[in-house]
Amino acid sequence: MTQPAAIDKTSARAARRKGAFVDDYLSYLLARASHAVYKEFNREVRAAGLTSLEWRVLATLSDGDGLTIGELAQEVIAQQPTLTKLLLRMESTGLLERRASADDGRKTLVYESRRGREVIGPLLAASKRHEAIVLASFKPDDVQALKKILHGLIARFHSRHD
Amino acid sequence: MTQPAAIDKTSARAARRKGAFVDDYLSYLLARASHAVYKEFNREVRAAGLTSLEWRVLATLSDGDGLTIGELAQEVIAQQPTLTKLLLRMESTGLLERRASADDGRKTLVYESRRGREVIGPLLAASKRHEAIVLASFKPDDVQALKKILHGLIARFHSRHD
DNA sequence: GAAAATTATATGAAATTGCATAGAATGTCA
DNA sequence: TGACATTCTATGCAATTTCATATAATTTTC
Repeated sequence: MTQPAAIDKTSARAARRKGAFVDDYLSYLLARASHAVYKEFNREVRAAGLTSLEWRVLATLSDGDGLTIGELAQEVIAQQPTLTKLLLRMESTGLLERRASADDGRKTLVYESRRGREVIGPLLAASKRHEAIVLASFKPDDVQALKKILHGLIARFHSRHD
Repeated sequence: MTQPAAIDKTSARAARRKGAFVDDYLSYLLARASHAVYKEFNREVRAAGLTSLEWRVLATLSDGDGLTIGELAQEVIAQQPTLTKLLLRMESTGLLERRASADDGRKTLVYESRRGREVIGPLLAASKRHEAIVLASFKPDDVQALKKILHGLIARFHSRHD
């Protein structure tokens, strides 16, 4: 018998689409799902003149400000020096305010600004609309189950080995 | 009645931990879950001398190589210029091979190298062990349900609006 | 089949990030 | 209290990423 015909240009992709490691590996799946969902909304973020990280910072502050830089870094999944520098830039463009903590002189607390609220307000509304659209195509039970498991994963691994 | 006492240093965090936008927003949850799970394994990636993106590239190639740069960029969630430059660096250190496509002169196809396989092999094994440990604390049904929903999210939003 | 449009990768310059570490404030312990 | 360890943020410099665009190959259109 002869060998199978030469590999054509599509077979590599076809082969790897099945039973592939990366398609079943949890943190990959989570990251890809996050990206797939976020990708659409990212356009609105960029249209508002923000980067993804700036959007996460302002969205986080909208849930309650006065966080330290370290707390904020954990929330938005960024490294501390990255965030320190971003926050200085954002302060300089008026997107937020930084104030020294009265309790602890080492801490810098981060607050919303007028302009930050004006920028983030419409985006938060848009993100809620977008989320509703995304979730509309899934059964509510599934969505609940999904979020519950995600919270479980986050809670279980969040504080370990920091 | 007097007003409540002055806001102390923990109340901001306490306040925002409940009913917060970012704690219920799907793409946030997914990203945080991904990061929470990956964070531990990242140590092994760094110990092997790879960055996260390099790990994703090599892991993806291990599922079948000969991908174009564009395909690979989608798989590893990176922008094309970022990946083009990373691949050049990785080629120069022998972690992979790049070859022009015979079919289409515009394409550069990316392949595993001997050294790449040697580096990624133990990491793939370690990642499987890590995943098993992570999933061990969840009911198999939940895990199945989770992965199914994630695949649904990815499939539904993957190719749209690229 | 030549011109125009599209697709795929590469590249230059500017901006951002990461790593290591410095600097400053607080906490600990004898 | 003084010395030492720890915590939190800032910073310098090298490396990487991004954005816009160039370059090259292919496909489409007329």
